[in-house]
Amino acid sequence: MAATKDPRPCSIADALALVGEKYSLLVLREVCLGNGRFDQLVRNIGAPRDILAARLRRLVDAGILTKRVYSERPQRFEYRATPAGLELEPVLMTLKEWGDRHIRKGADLPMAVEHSCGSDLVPVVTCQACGGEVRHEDLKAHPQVPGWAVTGPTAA
Amino acid sequence: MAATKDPRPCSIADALALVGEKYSLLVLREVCLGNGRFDQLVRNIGAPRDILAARLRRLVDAGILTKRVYSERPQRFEYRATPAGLELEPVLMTLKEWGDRHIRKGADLPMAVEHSCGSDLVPVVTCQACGGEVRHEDLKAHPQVPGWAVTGPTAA
DNA sequence: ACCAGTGAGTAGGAAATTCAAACTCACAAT
DNA sequence: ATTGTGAGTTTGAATTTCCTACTCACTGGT
Repeated sequence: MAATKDPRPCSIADALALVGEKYSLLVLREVCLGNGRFDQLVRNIGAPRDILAARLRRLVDAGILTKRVYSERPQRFEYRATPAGLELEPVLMTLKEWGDRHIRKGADLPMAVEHSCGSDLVPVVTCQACGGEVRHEDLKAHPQVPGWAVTGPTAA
Repeated sequence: MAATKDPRPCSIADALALVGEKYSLLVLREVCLGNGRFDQLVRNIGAPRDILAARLRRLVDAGILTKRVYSERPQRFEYRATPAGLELEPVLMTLKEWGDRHIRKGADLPMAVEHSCGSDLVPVVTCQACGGEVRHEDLKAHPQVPGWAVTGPTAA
């Protein structure tokens, strides 16, 4: 019997349980930028070393990063993103875009990302089927699990 | 003088500082689904009531949610997403897609989202300029702040 | 040989956060 | 008069985080 006080089953919650802890997505940011060494991560993220070590273990266990040796004698390591990790980069880019617009409000942006087409990347989340931009008003949720109805989209 | 041990200035970090705490994005999920009442949030998210109260205060202060009265006598409230909050929904959808693929591996998905075009939503992050899908290999980062070079994209 | 430096962590203890359960307060319904 | 509901707050224990220092293995300079 399922305990009646479990939270809603949800892939967003699942994803956040893996990568939603403090620093985890920043680790992925740095690794995607090519800064995969422990001391670089400590400096660039500002995380305590022990916490960072724990996050790295977790991300490697989850198959999001791999730890590879880049120097035997002295033994030195580097973390890299697996394909699953790289597929989180669009999430990071979308989050960056949101932060650029809503927190920094378009001024003094600390980082630009260039797309291979030559222009500055402005990520847009679209529907694979129709190509249209994904906007709240165009979405309707259908829970597949009994007992988890939604009351219907609303906005402020 | 800037302390030389600050972490990398970054809109991703800024965004996560606002919405990256445990439960915050799940609050937004529920609010976007139309479940904006305190006890609904407690049940659907599984968060402790005191923590939820703190997160709600923070999200309202940040301009991501608003608190509105839906009943005077007895006074009762409901949280709703502001436009800035709604613009985070694409991030949630992208995260959901990642979780569907990499954690639930496509089986027994607990929620489907229908796009207004009629098909099940599969969110794809694209470049606004060229319309192409955003993939790691096509991105090049350009830090705008001295001292924050990157070593160049790499993968496992 | 000796000393300083680097990379990748681990150890220890104080400080901050989270958690679960109980409690409050205002009102409504029976 | 008692029970119930929504929206929190309070309390004290359990868990995490944070900071500083330390280790270990090696390299490079003098």
